[in-house]
Amino acid sequence: MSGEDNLLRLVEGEEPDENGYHLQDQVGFILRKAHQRHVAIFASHIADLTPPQFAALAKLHDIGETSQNQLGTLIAMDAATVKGVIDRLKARGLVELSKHEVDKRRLLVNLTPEGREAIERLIPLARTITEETLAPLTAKEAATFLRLLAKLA
Amino acid sequence: MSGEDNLLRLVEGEEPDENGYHLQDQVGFILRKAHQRHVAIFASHIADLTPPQFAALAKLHDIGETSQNQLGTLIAMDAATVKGVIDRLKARGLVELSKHEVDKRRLLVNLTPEGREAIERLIPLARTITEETLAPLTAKEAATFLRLLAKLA
DNA sequence: GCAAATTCATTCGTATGCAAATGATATCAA
DNA sequence: TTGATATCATTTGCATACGAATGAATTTGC
Repeated sequence: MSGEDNLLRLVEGEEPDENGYHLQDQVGFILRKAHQRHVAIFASHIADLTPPQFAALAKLHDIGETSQNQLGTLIAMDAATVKGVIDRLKARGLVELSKHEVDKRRLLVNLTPEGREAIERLIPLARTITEETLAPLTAKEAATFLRLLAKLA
Repeated sequence: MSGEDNLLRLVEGEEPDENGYHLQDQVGFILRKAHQRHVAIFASHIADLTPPQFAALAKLHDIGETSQNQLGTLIAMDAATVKGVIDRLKARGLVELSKHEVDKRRLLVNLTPEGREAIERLIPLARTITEETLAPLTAKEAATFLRLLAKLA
């Protein structure tokens, strides 16, 4: 691979190196950027909660009290990650913890009244965030995208 | 009430029945899961490098020596993040740093011979990773998905 | 009924990822 | 020229994210 070849290709307007590896075309790299953009949009609408924290509250609102471990499974977080998220929500008074009466291994998590108020107030904003994230696509494209994305996830 | 119906309503901007908010239908949540899956696939093929580290090496291989800041822009990392990534690559002898002769603010980053050997050895694996990540989709679906994902990122 | 395997939670270590503040240098504009 | 701005890099603090190790409790298999 000589610089002379690259110069020639440049002058002739050809693609440099057909076998070249282009990071910006790789699904992983674009996926990472799309996720970054979504997180930024999320933060611009909901400043006092992160997406994982929101996910935990939303899921608790949906299903009610559950164990920390089960919650982690439902929101796709491993045990170490979910513990940190729940710890921070607990410190802010949005969730409360209790011990499972029968299975002493389990730590039950539930919304506090403040947590319930917060998530119900924020859900409309979450719909806005979804809309803004998908805004570069037409409605039809968005439907296609979500269908294919779900197949990948 | 199927998830598909909810997806359709979301895309069309209609309200789903009740106040039902389904986390698992939100683009941000699925995006996060798809990204997680990709990172896991990456790690199963390339154990000794993270995707951000790989991105830094691949971009340096593509464009040659550049400033730390410019590299960060090209691989979508802020200054604080790229510094950590480069520090770790430097500690492993895969990149080397030097000062810009004219602009004394800039820190130039370049591949070492070891870094070049590493990235050239790993690029074929990266193609495999991309294939495996997209495996749940047909070739046509994958092309559509990448086109729409790029519009979002 | 009991040993092995599994599950749940915690802790530690490492690695992104980003906001905000800081210092050094470079560029712009009056 | 110089004062205001902008850029580059670093540092600190906080929040995911996950592998690996550990301990406690439960379930399984025989």
